[in-house]
Amino acid sequence: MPHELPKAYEPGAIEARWAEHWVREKLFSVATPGAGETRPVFTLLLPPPNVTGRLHMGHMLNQTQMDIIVRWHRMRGFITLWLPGTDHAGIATQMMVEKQLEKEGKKRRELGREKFVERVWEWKREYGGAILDQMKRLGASVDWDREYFTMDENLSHAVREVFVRLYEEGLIYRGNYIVNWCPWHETAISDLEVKHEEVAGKLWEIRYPVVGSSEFITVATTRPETMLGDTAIAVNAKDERYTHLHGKKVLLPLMKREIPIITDDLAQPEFGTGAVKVTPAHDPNDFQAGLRHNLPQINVMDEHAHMNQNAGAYAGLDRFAARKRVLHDLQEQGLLAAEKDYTLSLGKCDRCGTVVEPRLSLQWFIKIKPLADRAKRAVESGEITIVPENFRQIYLNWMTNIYDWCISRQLWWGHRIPAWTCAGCKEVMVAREAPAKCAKCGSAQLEQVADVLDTWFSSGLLPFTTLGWPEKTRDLDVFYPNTLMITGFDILFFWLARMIMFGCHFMQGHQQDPAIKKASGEAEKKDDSVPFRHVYIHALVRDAERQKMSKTKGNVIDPLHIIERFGTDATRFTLAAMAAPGTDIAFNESRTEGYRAFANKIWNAARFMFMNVDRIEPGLRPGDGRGVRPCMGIAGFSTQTLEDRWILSRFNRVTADVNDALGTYRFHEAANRIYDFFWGEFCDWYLELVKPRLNFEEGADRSAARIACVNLVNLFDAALRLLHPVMPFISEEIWQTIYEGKAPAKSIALTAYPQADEKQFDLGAETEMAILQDLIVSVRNLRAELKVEPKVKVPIEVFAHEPQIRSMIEHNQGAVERLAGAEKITFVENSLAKVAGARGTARFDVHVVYERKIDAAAECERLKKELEKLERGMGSGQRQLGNEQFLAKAPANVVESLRKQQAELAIMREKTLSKMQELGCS
RNA sequence: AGGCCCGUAGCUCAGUUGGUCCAGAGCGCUUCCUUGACACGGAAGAGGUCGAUGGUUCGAAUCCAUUCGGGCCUACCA
Repeated sequence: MPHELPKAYEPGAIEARWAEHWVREKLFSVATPGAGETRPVFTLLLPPPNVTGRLHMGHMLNQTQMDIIVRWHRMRGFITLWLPGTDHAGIATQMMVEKQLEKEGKKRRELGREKFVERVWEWKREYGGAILDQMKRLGASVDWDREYFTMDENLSHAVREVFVRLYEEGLIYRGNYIVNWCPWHETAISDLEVKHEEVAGKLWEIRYPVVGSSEFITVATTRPETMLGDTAIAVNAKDERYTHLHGKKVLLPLMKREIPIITDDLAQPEFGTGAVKVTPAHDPNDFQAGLRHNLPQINVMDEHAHMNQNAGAYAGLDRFAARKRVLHDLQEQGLLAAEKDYTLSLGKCDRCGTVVEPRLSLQWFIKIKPLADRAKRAVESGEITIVPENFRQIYLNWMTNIYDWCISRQLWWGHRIPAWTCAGCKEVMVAREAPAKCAKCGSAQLEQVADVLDTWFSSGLLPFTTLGWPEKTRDLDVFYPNTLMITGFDILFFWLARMIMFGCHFMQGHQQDPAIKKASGEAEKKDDSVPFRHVYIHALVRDAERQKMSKTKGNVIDPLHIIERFGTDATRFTLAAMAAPGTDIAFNESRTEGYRAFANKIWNAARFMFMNVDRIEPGLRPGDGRGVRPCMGIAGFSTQTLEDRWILSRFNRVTADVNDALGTYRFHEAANRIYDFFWGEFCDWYLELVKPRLNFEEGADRSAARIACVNLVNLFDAALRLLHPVMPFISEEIWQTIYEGKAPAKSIALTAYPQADEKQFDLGAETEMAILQDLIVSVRNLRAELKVEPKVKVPIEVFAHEPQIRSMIEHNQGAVERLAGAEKITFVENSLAKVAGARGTARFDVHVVYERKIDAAAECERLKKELEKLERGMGSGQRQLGNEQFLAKAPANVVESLRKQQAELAIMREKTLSKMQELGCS
């Protein structure tokens, strides 16, 4: 084992090398298991990043968590499929290419649809893979052989199939409805793509003259320009102020059109004047009211939100210019009754920020209720579990109050709707392939509907379309339902909910291969139509000040920049260690810096190991290669010394904790356990304790050193495997180095994950070790207080409360001398409690023999503090023990441990008091 | 309008079903140490009664209510 490793760990080159190795060797490619497969299966779909995407912290967190879970499963013997791909991202990509064209002075419409789409494809081929390349560098252990793109021919075929089926089932319909319209993108967008913002606006009150009377009705509006399309005034039937006007008409100002006064619950007496203008073509509520009263729908705007010919004198004006003009004209005519400050919630396009205009237009919709009901049940019944649990409720609420989904977009880039219109009879035909002639009139003059589908339509199908649907494939039998979905809450409704709806609907009746289902630990009766069995929702990554990262704020932290400085492993570790389920992550660079130090610590521990093994047992490799095959605990570990028994026990406990934490997505707990074990136990104590065995005298018996080396290598090998899912690169590098190119597997990623062996738990060793550590720390502490020169060894006196403790300390005398800087240990027969400057616990007293007088005042101060603490503890404990209710109701083990604790506190208090007396503290 | 989350050391955060957690970690801070794995290191230490109030309980950072402060999501109120 070469130990000419650099002194400091340099992640850059090492990480790049392994990332490339993993891809080149196709280590994570999964062949479809044949019939008779009995291994468990784990399937995870990568939420497809947009082709326009660049890796940001959100991706990094998402991918880190997925990769940890995926590597963990793979190492536990699951057939593990992690499926990568990219999303065509309709609006985003079209915009990107339009901007590019703009720079060339070209416009989309001039180019024409066909040429434009070809341009987008070119762009996609050129730049669309950027984010996946970044993923490769991160070491994401996905199956690159199965990479997909949402507009691949097979996936597009599945999209058409789904559309046609839904249409045939009556779940897709087309109609004129009010939709959210983005005038900038010139397309309809779904409710979810609208962001509401509270803004300080105005509420204008306008007077409409009642026909045949000198009266006016005053209405209030935030969008006065829409009055040009008013087709009625509504008042509430119960509102007595207006009873006398029922059935009358008003003259619509500016347009000089007579419109009726209707009674409808749309008008609420408490609001404003209680009368409301009705504009069916420009407001969803008014639209509904219009249907109830058979009112005409007058659309006064075009697709750019400019006023059209229906707006009379205002035609051609932009909507906001028209608003100004309308207000001005009303004012002039004395019809503007008031202008009041008003905070309104303004809908803006999620992507461009343009104020969304509710607009009447011909669109395609999915009748969502039947799909949503089924999707709701899937979560309610526990077929799909969601972690953290609060998202479950959010999901269910949303599914309950859901509206039909507008799926058509007036874009060019995307899956074109498989519907054709007959030029002759206007018949609309939905079909899998272009029909030759009109089904109704026989005309061959057919034109495909121009609209494309909402991007989320196709991504909602991915759990089954990526596995070959609509064909009945073996992949579907094996990998559907997916095991898990890890994603952010921001696309809970956009994507997650849609996948569940589509999955449950189209995979109804599907059955996973029973043998695989059983092996994977799923109950036989579980429904297999769901797209995935578990969902983990991860948090948002914020900046160090907890602010949401955004380009406009300029506080975006570039993960690649962080990686460059600290390494991928350290960055991953940061995200894992900070990812407590349900809480956002305030990304803090200083943490990453700390975890780079951790990587360095591991690196140097490895150097230390190599240095010794090379000297003592060259060619030594871990045990019998058990690391590749599953085994409990650590094989071939000798437990002759206290530190060996102790570290083996600790390793097994940590292993149990880490496995447990990963199983419940407590990434932070897994990371922290590993960190504390590796640094705080393995490096700080174990390595220090084995050093004497390794540093044997020239010519002396080296058998103890040999055993120590074997232990060291076996332990290190196991610890690297434990670490690997979180820090794949450094663990791979050191692991490969241990085997010097003769590794039993192509990668540590293909070895077995450690499993705890209860037989290797050793409570006795842990207790003894704790006492030994206490003793050593006490002596160090005394030395510091006595200001003993670091290099000076001091004699110490020890009083052990029990013979076993004395014998344990005797056995480990060398360790105490070395680690505490003691040169001679004298065991005394009586308590040292009264000796000034002695320390003690309920197990032992220790005293450093040193001529320098301790600072009595400072010592008194310290003792006083300690006494206070002890008495506080005793006080509350005694209160409880004196409480009959407590004795009666608290569990026996709690009472027992409290008694024990109290007894120890009492001893400590006695010692402290007598010491204070001795020192003459006041 | 409805719903959700957070408020624990100077800073950033842990603390799973209430009990040995009246409390931990990292960074920062103080003192000391370049001892052949590591100064991206080692040793010792200071520092918080868990936003506030009230309640439930034998027992609460942990459950409930109210309140203050911060953040988020959903919604067709003119």
